[in-house]
Amino acid sequence: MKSNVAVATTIQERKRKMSQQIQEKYEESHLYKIRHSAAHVMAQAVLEMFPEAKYTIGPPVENGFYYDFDLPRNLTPEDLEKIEKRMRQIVQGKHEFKKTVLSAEEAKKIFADQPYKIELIEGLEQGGFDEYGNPLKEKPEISIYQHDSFTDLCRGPHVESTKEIKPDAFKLMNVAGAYWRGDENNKMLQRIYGTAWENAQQLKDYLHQLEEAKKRDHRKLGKELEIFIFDDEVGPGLPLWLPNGGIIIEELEKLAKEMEEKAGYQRVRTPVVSKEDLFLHSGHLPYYAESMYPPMELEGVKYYVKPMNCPMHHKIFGSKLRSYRDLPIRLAEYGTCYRYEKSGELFGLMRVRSMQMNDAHMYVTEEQFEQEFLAVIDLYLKYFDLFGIEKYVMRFSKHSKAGLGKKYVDNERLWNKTEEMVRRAMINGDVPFVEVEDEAAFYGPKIDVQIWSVIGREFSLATNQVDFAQPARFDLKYTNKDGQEEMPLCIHRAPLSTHERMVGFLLEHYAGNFPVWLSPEQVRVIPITDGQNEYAEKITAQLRENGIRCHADLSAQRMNAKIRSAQLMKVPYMLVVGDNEMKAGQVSLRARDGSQQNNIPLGDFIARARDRIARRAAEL
RNA sequence: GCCGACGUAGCUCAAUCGGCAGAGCACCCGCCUUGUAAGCGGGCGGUUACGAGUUCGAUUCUCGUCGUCGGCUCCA
Repeated sequence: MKSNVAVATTIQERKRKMSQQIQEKYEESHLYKIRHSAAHVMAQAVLEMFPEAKYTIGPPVENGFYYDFDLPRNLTPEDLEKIEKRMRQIVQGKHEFKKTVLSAEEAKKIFADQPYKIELIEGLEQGGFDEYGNPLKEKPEISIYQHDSFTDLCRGPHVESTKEIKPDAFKLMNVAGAYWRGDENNKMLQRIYGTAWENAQQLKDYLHQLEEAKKRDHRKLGKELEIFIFDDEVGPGLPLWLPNGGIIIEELEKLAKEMEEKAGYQRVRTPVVSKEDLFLHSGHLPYYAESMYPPMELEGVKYYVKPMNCPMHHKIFGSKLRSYRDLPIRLAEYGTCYRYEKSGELFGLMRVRSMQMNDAHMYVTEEQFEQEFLAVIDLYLKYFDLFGIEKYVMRFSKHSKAGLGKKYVDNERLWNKTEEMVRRAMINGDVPFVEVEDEAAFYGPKIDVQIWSVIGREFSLATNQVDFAQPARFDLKYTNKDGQEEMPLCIHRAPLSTHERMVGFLLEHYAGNFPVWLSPEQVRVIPITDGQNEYAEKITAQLRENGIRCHADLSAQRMNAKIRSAQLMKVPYMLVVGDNEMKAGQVSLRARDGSQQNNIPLGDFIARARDRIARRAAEL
């Protein structure tokens, strides 16, 4: 504990580097002011269109801004065009932004017919809450900003005048529903999203970047590369893995098994359904029922499809007497789980209803916890290194006091204790992380690894969770040195996420250009004329003999067309064989990146491919 | 689940004002024997997501259901 203070400082510095600094820098930037000001201009245009509109909040966000309105009717795409047009007129008026600090009373007078603003003012007045409803430490000053005919409750900052918002450097993107204060029990407002930049070129670049991102969207690539499909009759969120997807999954499992075997895991297998009793016992039903498929009833007994593997693994741990000498016990399973995610939450492979988790549960003594927890983090980092994943944030998800007994098991002492254990482990391991309230699992705190899909949506990829609740509920125990019974802690972990989310993420991460070891088809042999078909088949057989996934393209197409189709399927190696190659027992290699190496002995190519596959190398 | 948009051949997309549903690719059949991203010709392919309604007539207009997408909420 004594050295933690020094380490914590380092961590804090790194943390700030990772996110806070970026955040603070953005908030002070000119771009931030432009976006914030553009939001005000948009609100003015909307209020001119709907004088009876109630306006709420309109902050800058990454790449732009939004503003939420309570309007008499739904906005149409045509409305957006009109609003955008009016905004261009307004900004060209070169109106100054003027700040005025005033009392709550004065502010309430100004916004007398704006109930949302009144609510915001009251929040500020009580020193309690900011515009998102989050608690504030200090009582903030109340200020308004005015430009042209528009006045908004706002703490700023803004640009000097609307002339800094270039009429050709912003664009309204879309309308979406959003709950007031983000609470689904509140009224749904209409949110207009816009993007704004310093100049027209930046806007153009951003829009181009969006187009590019669409090309590597895993839903598009998954279809093009024949990885997976969804079928209406099978159901939403239930992917069907095509042969190519099946291969990727097999490779990921092979990787996981290798790594886990080295790390001392044991593999188990458990059923997909179980009696209701198990989930009552585990505590899932009181806390998690909403996300579970409803039960099926047979001969008077209710059965549930499992949303998680943990209760089954706990049963295995509890199936015999355990000694402290046996711990840690690490039970691993690529378990198939089903969760009834709400229809609007589904998102390609990234958010599905059937999933195969890279799951494991380790049962540890309190003394073993830190080392074991860090060993898991270390495993993550090994995987990320292998995949070249660099953009992620480790998020330490904690409970909230208000959620105790509702979202979280009601034992504040253990929450605080285990959260401190996680924090200490991360600090001692010198792993950078950010802390977030009210994001924990119902049974304990966790470290989530946050990543972003190519269109910018945030997901938890891997997860490393502490569970102090279920071991108690299942009465799990081991015998310690003194012959007394003690309860182990449980660590849930899924460094390779689920197959679904992992493959979805990797598709986007690699833009479909999987490294050789993950590529469904590693080699395509392309005979130039049908005179080399037999040779092509011979080569194919030989490659397969060497454990290389390979097909020969014997279609009646031109070589150029064959190359094109292999290229479109992002096959890493194309072996072009004509008469010359056939006579010499050679191949001409064209790699996916367009590079060429002509007339190389087949054995040389096999050695190269085998090397890349064995090392799971990134390079071709 | 909520707000909004969308749903045409296996895929990508057309179809003017409500007037016989079309193209490219893919697939099948031929011809061509070819050197690093599409050779040529022909053929097959549709209850316009599904179900109602309005109309002489609906891919087109209205309503409902299902699904997808953009967000919100929620999450591996």
